[in-house]
Amino acid sequence: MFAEFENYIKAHAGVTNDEVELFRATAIEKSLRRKDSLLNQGEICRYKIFVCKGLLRTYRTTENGNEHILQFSPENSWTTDPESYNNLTTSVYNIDALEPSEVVMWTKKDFDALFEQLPKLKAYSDNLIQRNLYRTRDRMFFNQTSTAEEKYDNFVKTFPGIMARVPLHMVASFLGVSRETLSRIRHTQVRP
Amino acid sequence: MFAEFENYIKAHAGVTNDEVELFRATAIEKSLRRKDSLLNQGEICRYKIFVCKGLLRTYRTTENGNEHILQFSPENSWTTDPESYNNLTTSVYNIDALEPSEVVMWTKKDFDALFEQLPKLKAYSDNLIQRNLYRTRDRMFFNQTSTAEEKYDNFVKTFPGIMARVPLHMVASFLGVSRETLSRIRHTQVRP
DNA sequence: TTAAAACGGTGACCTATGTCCTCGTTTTGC
DNA sequence: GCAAAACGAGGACATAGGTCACCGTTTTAA
Repeated sequence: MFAEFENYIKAHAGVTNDEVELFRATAIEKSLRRKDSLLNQGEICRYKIFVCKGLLRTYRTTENGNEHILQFSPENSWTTDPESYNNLTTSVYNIDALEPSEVVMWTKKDFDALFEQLPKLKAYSDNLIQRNLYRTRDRMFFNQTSTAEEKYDNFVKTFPGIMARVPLHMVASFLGVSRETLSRIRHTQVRP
Repeated sequence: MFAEFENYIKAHAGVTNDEVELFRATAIEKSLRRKDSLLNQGEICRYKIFVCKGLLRTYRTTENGNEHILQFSPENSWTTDPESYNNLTTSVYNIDALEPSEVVMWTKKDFDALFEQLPKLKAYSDNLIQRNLYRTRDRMFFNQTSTAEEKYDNFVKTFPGIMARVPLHMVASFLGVSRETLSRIRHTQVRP
């Protein structure tokens, strides 16, 4: 499963064959079954996680036990709780697998060492974080100014394919609308 | 007005007296009257802005002309449109002054040069960006899971003092609630 | 100093969306 | 292969919060 990561990091961060070995040296590979968890609220998020295959989700629960999904992480994407990971604080998030998945992950100590050795990796990472911030802001604006239907349409456009891979109520949870509303919207659209 | 910045940067990023001069060399100081603008949508955001005094806001308009405030920037805080600033793309945001204000600002070219010369500045900046991301995520979660009243209470707690400095409809716009709803909430609370 | 604009409050009404429930179908895990 | 769980659809109903309209007060700018 390291192979997928290798392709990714060479293509995106300009890492050479030799340099890939540095990643391999400290990588932890892990296979997950559906519902297997990588992080539970209250724990410290010890790893930076790259998804080689499958699909993870990050969610958070309200006091009354409602789950809200903040992020889907399909193959070729990263996930972690940056706050917990960076500061070794306990996390309020949960990360688990929605499909059988394969991940590669590193501890902060090991990944920081990679940053030291590979400045271009640090630059690439900074870039990802920045982009993440833009998108999160955008999403917030969109959430505040759109109807449930616009949110749904936008989701389908922005994350093509995810819709087909996860149950409806999870998309609802991601968008912050009720399952029922989403179900109705979708059926109104069958024949517009 | 550079004095306020000097205090701030020494205290927060561990910059020495000598190093402060590097900042001064390329800083652009500017006084703003109420309603003066630093960025209009469609323009490129050329500056990283530090607010020495006063209060700025960042807002965005929907297609039907509705204004949504994304951020208040009081004294001792930074603002810019990072996306536009970093990539020289046109911005969808507007930044203007809600009070007579004083700012110090740098072009990307000049500020990047500071990063080169002062690694600790880069580290501090990375930190701010990370924190910004945590908080934006948090705010999004909160927005999705809270009632208008909870949003208002949270705002008052999170941004003490801002409430007293801006008109009600701007807080409403920040929270994504109508002015009327906020007005009612607030009056219900006079005698709880 | 004064006219115009901005602001906050409030009533009346409307509607998008949430909540609760039931039912048939599909998926899953043993 | 089968029992149990998860899922999607849809009806009935409730409601938070939006929209519109009006008014008196305060602030602003010329």
